[in-house]
Amino acid sequence: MPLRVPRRQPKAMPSSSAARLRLQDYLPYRLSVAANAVSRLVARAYERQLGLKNPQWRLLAVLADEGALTQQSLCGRTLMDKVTVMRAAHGLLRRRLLRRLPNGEDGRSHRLVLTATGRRLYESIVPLALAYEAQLFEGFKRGEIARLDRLLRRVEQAATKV
Amino acid sequence: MPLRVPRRQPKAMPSSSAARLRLQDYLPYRLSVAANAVSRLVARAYERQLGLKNPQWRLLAVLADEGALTQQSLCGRTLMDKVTVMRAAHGLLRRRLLRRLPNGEDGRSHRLVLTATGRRLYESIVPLALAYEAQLFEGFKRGEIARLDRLLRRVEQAATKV
DNA sequence: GGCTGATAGTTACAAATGAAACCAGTGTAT
DNA sequence: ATACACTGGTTTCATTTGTAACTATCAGCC
Repeated sequence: MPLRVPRRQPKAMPSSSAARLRLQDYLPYRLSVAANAVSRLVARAYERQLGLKNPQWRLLAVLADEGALTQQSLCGRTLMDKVTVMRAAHGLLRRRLLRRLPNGEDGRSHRLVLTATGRRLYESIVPLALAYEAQLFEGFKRGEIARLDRLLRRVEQAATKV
Repeated sequence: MPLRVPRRQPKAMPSSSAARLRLQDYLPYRLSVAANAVSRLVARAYERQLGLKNPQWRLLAVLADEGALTQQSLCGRTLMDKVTVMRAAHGLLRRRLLRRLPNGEDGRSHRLVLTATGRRLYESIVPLALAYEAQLFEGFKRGEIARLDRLLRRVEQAATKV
């Protein structure tokens, strides 16, 4: 039975002793780099193939999934700024992928819905999106993907719940 | 023994059937959101407490760890654009946290090194950085952190190696 | 009804970021 | 040596993004 070497820093120091910190192993860094890489890859594809920017794509996805929503609630769903949502919506409106319905309950806001062409466009994207996802996680076991998802949610939680 | 329902899509479709896709479960989205949350949290702290922006902080970390480097090699280490590196370096130079040494081997570039004050500043940050990391991963088991790290690297790999 | 404070959406402005042009200095081949 | 392609670094410009001010509507209260 191998001898257990006592740990220098038993408490909360992931993988470094004293005042040492390697950027390569710093998780906020790793997270940022990975997210950037993925985001660029995917964003490029949408942009080139469909003329959609990331925020626009998010709106489409949520609206396709949940039906008519106000910009406000889109902020909640997509975790984007209201300005970002507004601009994305504007772009989609101009391209007639979206339409505004008056909101009976509140005169300040409108309900945004996909038009028929909007929905068609969206549905043509889905396979592409799934293909990219599949490609990114090629070689991952099912369980690993699920685990990653859960870990990410926990981290996000910890980062926002402060 | 419970009956096994045969799967509709046995191949490469993480959690959706046919043309359905929920943004909430789309991993590129999850990744982006988590990274944003973390990045904002940490960036704010550095900015307020030390007047360092994210790219500057990255340069400091790498230079403290690896000694004198050219901007070019800093690009490689930090995975940032050369323009970004150049601007970050500029800011640090103005604050005298960095110094340029001529590079004997190549007249176009210089070697960047931390000044004494630069190093002191860096060392005063490290505990803060580690504390944030610890806070983000509070409640995580050691193994989970390591796993997250590995998964992130694999995803990044897949995203860039196309 | 007519205040007051909050909220949905918009606009205006500033900061961050990336792509492409640009300017040395390098190195290789002729 | 000179010409040429190339690379490190800088500058310029367009795009993106977020913050703060602004407008219109709403809800509660007198």
